Amino acid sequence: MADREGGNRKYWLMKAEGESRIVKGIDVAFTFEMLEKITKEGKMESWSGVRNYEARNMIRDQMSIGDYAFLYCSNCKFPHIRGVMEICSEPHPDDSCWDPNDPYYDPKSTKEKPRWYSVGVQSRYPFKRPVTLRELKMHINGKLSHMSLLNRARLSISKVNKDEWDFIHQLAELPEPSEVQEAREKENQKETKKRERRVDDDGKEDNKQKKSKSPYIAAAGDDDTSLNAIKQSRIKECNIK
DNA sequence: GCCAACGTTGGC
DNA sequence: GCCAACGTTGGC
Repeated sequence: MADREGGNRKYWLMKAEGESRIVKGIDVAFTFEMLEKITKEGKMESWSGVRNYEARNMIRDQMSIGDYAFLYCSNCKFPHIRGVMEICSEPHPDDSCWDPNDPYYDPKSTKEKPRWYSVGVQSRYPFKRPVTLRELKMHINGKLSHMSLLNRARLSISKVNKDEWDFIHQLAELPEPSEVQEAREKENQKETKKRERRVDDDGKEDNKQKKSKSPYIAAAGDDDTSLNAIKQSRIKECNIK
């Protein structure tokens, strides 16, 4: 792919749920680690399930191959940006809406008149450290005062301008602000206590709780088993060299 | 688990 | 095309 740095590359922020949530028997969580695995296998992820018109319009009318996007992790203890991915297919009708078993099935979208659109994505690089929403909000009166994520909290796809893009990269290179770090440690302690209490209640060790917890993502979804079980159907072969 | 914010639906 | 009712998102 031609390097589009400094050219007409556009920048985006795309939200995915970090914590397991079962819809119609399917876990809708999707993490950067899952995308890295898919990418390593030479495949791409179809970014399906966007069911909001404004977000749809951005995908359908503005996204193009070579654009970059932050993968934002929502619905978890510490919502955050974990890394960067690249748009690697042209926008196309989202085929998840024709499948009655899909969590995002929409009978009103037809093949003749598709209502929803999707693009293929691959991971490019993780941040040196995750940048939390809490940290981004510290700049709401400064460099990030126009950022859609902060002003239009419910939009699942949003544009990021080049200044914001660069600024957030700079944040990721610096140590995490102590304020944010402390808040996360406090949250972790709470979690640990909860777990201990559960063990006490059971009267014995609960082995099911041994899963290592990321401070950012409170639930599973990043191990092989769940990845295979959950995502196989949505992974597309990647035809990019 | 709660609930504020806000997007969508549908009656008129 | 207004707007009340309803449904969803997502941070906390």
